[in-house]
Amino acid sequence: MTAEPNLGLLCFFPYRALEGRVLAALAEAGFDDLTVAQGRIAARVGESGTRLTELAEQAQVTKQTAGFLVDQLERAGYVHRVPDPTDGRARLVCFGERGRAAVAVARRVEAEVEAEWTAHLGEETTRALREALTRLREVTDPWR
Amino acid sequence: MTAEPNLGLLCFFPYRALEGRVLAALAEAGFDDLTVAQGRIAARVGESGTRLTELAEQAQVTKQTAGFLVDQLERAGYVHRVPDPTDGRARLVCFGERGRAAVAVARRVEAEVEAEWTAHLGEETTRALREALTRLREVTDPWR
DNA sequence: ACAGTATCGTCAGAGAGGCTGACCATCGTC
DNA sequence: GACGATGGTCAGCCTCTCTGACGATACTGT
Repeated sequence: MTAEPNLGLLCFFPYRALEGRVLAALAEAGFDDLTVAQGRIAARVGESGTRLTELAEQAQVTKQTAGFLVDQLERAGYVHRVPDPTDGRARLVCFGERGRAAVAVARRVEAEVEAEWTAHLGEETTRALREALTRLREVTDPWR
Repeated sequence: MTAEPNLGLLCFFPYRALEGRVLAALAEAGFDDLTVAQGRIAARVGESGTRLTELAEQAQVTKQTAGFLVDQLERAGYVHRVPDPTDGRARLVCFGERGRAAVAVARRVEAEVEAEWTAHLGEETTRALREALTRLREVTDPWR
């Protein structure tokens, strides 16, 4: 462990750093009731709404857990559920006003952090990093 | 979210994939009582022993949580605590027989996965990826 | 030497996150 | 229309993680 870290662990540091920065910024912006787990679910809600099952699969938790977290997000006013017009069983989790506002903050911080990283690594290296990670996703992300 | 993922999220996929693979392999090799949280602590135990506080800081949990997890690792026979000869307050968490065996399995799987990734990306890209991530660590890892 | 402070670790209590199993409603298909 | 598959919920349980308080040892300055 103290030797040279493997690629997976090396990937972990930036991820954790970004997540921490985003969550801290959200808290500072008044969205201080968001937890890490809620954020991981919320981050996967699409503009046109997303099914609970899909959220669960992408976040790699059971649908029960996802439902539990969406309940909280709903109670806190970030999202709401609407019936899926194409499937009577399903409901779509959609962002509300507050959710959209939080997403805007998150997006801004993500861009900030990425700019810092680019400043540290240089334009070209960052581009290559993104390219490599995107290709690596093909074999590490079961979701597309 | 469904647009182009940010660098942090792109980093997440390989990390999660590796962690899952290692944990699955450990379970298959008979170390099926290891949990993710325990693994994250154990992964930070050095050959010559590591203090609880240090484990907690690196894993970014409180020392109470780290202590809780080390208790379990100790009960399961992976690690044991020895007094720190240089500090009467401290104790060092060290690997035992079983812990070392599990580490060996983990190392093997890490190498396997990295080989797969290298096969997918190519030697040169992988080398550049590691280089970029290592430099990125300088600004994203509070621990060296 | 000793008073004060910092650090290492533990105990106790509480809450959040996550799982398995069981279940109902609806969809899609034969 | 019967039946397996899918979307989601309810209930119960366990693990993880935190805050707060505390004892013990180390370090620092006078």
